[in-house]
Amino acid sequence: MNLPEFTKNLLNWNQFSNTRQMPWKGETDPYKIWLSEIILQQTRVEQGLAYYEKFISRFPKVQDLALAQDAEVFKYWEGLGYYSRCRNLLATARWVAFENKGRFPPDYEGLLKLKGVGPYTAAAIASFAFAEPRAVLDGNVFRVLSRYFGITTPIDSLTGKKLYAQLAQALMPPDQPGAYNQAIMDFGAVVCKPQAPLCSACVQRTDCEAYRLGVVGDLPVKEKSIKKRTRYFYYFLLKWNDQYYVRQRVGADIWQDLHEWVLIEQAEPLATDSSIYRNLLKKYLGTAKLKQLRVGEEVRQQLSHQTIIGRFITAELTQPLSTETGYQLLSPDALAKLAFPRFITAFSPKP
DNA sequence: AAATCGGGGTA
DNA sequence: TACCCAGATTT
Repeated sequence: MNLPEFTKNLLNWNQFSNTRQMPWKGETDPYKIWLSEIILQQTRVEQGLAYYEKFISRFPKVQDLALAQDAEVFKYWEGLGYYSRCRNLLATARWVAFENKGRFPPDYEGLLKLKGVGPYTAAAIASFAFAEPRAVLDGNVFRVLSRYFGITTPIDSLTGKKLYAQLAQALMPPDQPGAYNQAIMDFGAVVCKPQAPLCSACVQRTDCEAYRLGVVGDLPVKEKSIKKRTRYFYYFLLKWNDQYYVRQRVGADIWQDLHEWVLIEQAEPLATDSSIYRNLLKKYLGTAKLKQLRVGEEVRQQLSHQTIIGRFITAELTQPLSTETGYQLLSPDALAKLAFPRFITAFSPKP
């Protein structure tokens, strides 16, 4: 077999030195592979692992997931982030179970049509479950190839994506696509890491262009940088009749489909004075009054594109709010079944 | 082609 | 703080 030197060394490393173990490794059930891949999108294995175990335990087959209520599945996803993945997960599970006889599409092109499944995930499922020779292109692969071949074309440019896709495909051994895809991602995660890569112990060292030139830390190249904005979220945990006001977030914004307390967003930060918050709430209250209002400390959370700064304010109402507010009253037991963003689960007083 | 979608780990 | 992580979708 006439494989590239890179591929031979990679497979050799995989066979004799790769000790990385994960529950989905070697799995051929497309459901389990699909579930693991969706969970792991832009998510570290260590972070996604517990979620995968929980999901497989509660939803062993795609039918179990398809039959579940949205709220329960979102509760399982709570805290993992990128919640559109959960919405798409449900849509795909139901399509597979109810409209495709419980079968996942058996090839790359068919998999690509599934909601939440893009080029990476389709290639991963196709190669792992169906042994289709489709090279995966994830953050690990970009990094490994960029360094080994000394490629400075930005990985987030269109020409870069084409270049890397062609290269990755050319390096893949046609008879063992799954092992190759798994190996290059493991190699990127364990040896050719973003920071402090293990170059001195790397079996590809002698052929690595970035190592030869001493530019390992400069690769891969990205052209776009993200800019952040700061938002100020003031959450009111309003109690009436031993119940609390809550709503589900809708629209094109963070935390879509998750739940939250009465929210008043501000363009600027607010001080601690309780009068400020009484005034803010006035338009929601009608004739109702606030009792035992408490203003919490300022808290903050960093997201990829936003910094959320805010406070949690608790109060009891003397009357219920108008039904036109869009918020509904729920008991603590009912609230416990709903998914909330981390900002709330981490900082909010318990209802 | 660019902008967004979370949350956590690391230097 | 900035970058990264088994990316995908929308505009």
